[in-house]
Amino acid sequence: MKFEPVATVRAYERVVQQIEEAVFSGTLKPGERLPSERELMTQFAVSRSTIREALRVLQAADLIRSKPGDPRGPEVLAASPAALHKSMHRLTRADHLSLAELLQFRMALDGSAHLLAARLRTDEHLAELDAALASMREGTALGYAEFSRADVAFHEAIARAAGNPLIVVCLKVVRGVVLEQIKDRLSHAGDQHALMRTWLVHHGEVLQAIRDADGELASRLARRALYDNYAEYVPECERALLEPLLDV
Amino acid sequence: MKFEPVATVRAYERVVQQIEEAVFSGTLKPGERLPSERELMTQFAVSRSTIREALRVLQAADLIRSKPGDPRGPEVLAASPAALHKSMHRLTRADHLSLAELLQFRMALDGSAHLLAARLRTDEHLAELDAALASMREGTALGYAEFSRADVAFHEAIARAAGNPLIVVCLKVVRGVVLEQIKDRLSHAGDQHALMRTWLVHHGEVLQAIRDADGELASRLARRALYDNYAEYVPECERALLEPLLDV
DNA sequence: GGCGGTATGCTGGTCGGACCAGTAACCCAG
DNA sequence: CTGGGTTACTGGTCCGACCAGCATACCGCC
Repeated sequence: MKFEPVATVRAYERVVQQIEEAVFSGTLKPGERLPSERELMTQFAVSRSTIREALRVLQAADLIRSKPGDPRGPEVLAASPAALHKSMHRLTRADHLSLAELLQFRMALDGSAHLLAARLRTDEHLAELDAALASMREGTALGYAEFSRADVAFHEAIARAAGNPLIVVCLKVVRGVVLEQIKDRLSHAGDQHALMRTWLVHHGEVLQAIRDADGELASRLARRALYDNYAEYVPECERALLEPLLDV
Repeated sequence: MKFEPVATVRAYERVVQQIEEAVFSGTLKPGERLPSERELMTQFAVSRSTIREALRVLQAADLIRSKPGDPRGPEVLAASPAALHKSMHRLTRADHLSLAELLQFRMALDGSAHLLAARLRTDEHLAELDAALASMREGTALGYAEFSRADVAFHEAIARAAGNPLIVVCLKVVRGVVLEQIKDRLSHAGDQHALMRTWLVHHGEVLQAIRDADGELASRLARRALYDNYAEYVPECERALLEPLLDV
């Protein structure tokens, strides 16, 4: 004879579970609408507060979205990495990671991304990368903000060419956190024009390596560029964390 | 003259942001307690419903935990990858993340982890790895569950030796998600004893490479092992995603 | 004086009702 | 047939209430 441990589960959690299950099983497709809160409260036989807490949780998980005044009710959203992005962002901020650790992670993952991109890229990917590089070239004249936006687009295009949404999300998040950490020190960076030119040259080389399907070269260039650009912000004693990733 | 777009932000969201910020900035440390809901509602000057919705969101993000009846108030939790695991799990269920992509990510990151571990490992790390390998050897007799636990410990020790908590967390989460996806197909896997022996030999080789500080060998062995063990569960058309990571 | 059980004041969980600003669909006048 | 106003209903917020559970402090018993 064995007894099961009793789990006291909150009312709102059971509401979450049922709606969650309906979304995952496909009973509720993206774009469809949930009944209104007042309708849900009769279906689930709980109060509106309970329903609302459940909807808040689902909303925080990016499963639904509700707009005040919309008579059609809360909308079921398509699965997106937005929730992944959020929890990853929280984790990196809460863990008090050092800049060296963040860069180490970026070098490791970005290196692999370039390698994969060079091997797996299609003509569409190459076109996308060409376009991104072109808009970076234009951005040089339009100022650093515009240039930086195009730069991000280039990096994301590479991660996408690698064919892995997980890599895209992770790199995007970590890049954001790195920029947050050094943005106050970044602005004084001497000659922005020279900087932009340097990056432009580097990105051109990377793109050529990817076009040639030379994954190892693209990977090495990418890691080297990350190191060259950010190592100055890393305390010397921590640079040892990064160097093993250079000479591969 | 330029106007800013007005963002109508919900009251509960601002509560979330403030508490979140306090946790991230370290003002609120793990283990500490938040004021009670009734206290918070006077501090934020909003109603209890609003406070409760905010707390629900924070709870869903694994930042706090509240127990009914506890006079000390909601507890601030240590950063944990639980939320990350949850959202990744959701993405795989929604079919936005295939097994091939998960494995690709693991191969990329685990490869780098082994490389770093070989270069950066201290004697303590080696001792820890020796211990983990020993307990795997014992686990062989105790059945698959015990063996598997020791195996996980070995992998985590390597990620730790690489010196990057972000790598540790990401690999842990992805490993968990992968196991969830194939666990139903895993149990029929023929001769478990032979399987365990194979793994044991492989882990021994990896450990030796790390001891010899041969990062490239350790990395190659790790990626190869992942591929050999899991590729059978990946549809053939998707295996092309993994192969570029083998021959580096 | 020591100790166990109880009383108390708090906690979070849930409920019901109320009001408001906003939306989308409907209807009617042009 | 179109355009603008009406209306019914939405989600967001507030309030007040009750319950069960937890810690602590108190109190009466031994």
